[in-house]
Amino acid sequence: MRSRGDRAGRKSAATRARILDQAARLLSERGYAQTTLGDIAAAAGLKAGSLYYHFESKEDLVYEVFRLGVMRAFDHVSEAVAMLGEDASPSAQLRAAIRAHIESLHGQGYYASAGLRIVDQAPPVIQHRQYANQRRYGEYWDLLLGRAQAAGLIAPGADLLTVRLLLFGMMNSTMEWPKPACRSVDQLTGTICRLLYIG
Amino acid sequence: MRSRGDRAGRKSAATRARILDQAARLLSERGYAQTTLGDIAAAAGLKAGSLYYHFESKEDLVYEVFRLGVMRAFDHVSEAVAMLGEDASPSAQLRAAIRAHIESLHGQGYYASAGLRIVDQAPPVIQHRQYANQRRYGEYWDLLLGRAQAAGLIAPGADLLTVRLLLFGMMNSTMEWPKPACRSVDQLTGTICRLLYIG
DNA sequence: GTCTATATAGAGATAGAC
DNA sequence: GTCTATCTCTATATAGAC
Repeated sequence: MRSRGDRAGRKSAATRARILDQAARLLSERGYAQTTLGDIAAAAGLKAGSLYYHFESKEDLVYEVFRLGVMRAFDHVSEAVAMLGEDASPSAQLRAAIRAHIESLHGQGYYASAGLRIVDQAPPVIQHRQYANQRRYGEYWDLLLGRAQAAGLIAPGADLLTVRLLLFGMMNSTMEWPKPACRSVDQLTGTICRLLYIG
Repeated sequence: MRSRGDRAGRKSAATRARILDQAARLLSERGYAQTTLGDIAAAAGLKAGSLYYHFESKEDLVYEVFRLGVMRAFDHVSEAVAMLGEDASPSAQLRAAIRAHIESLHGQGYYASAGLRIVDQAPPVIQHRQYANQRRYGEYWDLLLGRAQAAGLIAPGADLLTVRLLLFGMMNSTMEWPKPACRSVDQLTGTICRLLYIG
């Protein structure tokens, strides 16, 4: 017996997931404005009108992709850091976080790429809701960066909020590079850490 | 006496410049899709239809903003570096270039910000034409980075194309930061150079 | 050179059949 | 749950008056 408003039938859930997957991919590849509901529906094997059974509006759908994007990146990064164990060095933790963040961007079914990179293309309403989600993720990074600075890996005078945003700008931009500049996650992680003298 | 197709009357040139200025500002502030020709025209004190006397299409107008954006950044940066004199150290040159690039983004009537940052929001046709313009600017940076690497400022093994794109991603992202994170050009330059151990 | 008016197209959203 | 058909709105672009 289903409660009122229960849409969690197996088929519905699977279709919803398929829609989100395709939306994440298209948003990441083409940007917000150039991804139409028709495109998303077609990629998911549906017609445009059918999306409205699963989502109230385009904004609603896109926001869900964005939200899942940060969540997945957060999970992936914090798990990678936790796996090092409690007594890992700040530099090992930071390196692991950088690698995991880049992995999230380049893998993970495009969610992280959409939710971290193209947020500024979306209508302001979505942006602000998403910024709240990103904030928690940012605070986690601030912890890592604080430890790194205390350990002397980052110049003592450096403003950590600025450092964090610069680091994000650097990592997130890797998704927008032209093909000739494509590098593996390993190579990107290595170059970033070398550039910052981490590890 | 005017040659055929001559549109260079004083009034026409001034209006065209006003349109471009406002377009650069709006594009930089709102992004490509959310900047309509109506918005641009209104900001320039015109009606939408009037833009077509000066430009063939929206793409045409936007491309001109993009093109001018890289050009101005290039001019500003290369001039700043040249002002240091021929025998300036690689680290002084790199620092001057970083500062000037950031100045171009945050000042310069928004052109550089539009032409460097929101290119990926525009239709593919414009993007590819703009990438060609950006390439020359990139080659100039590769010279600076090559000297810096030769001088030991950048790890010997680091891939310079990657380094350049990371640096650009970092600098360009400063335009997208939320208000609480706003920093002066001096502060941004300082933090970046400290992070990279330059100077 | 700029205006008004309008043609045209595309996208989000809704209604009702199945 | 999904489809077809349609409504509505908005934006680019054009035509012709002034």
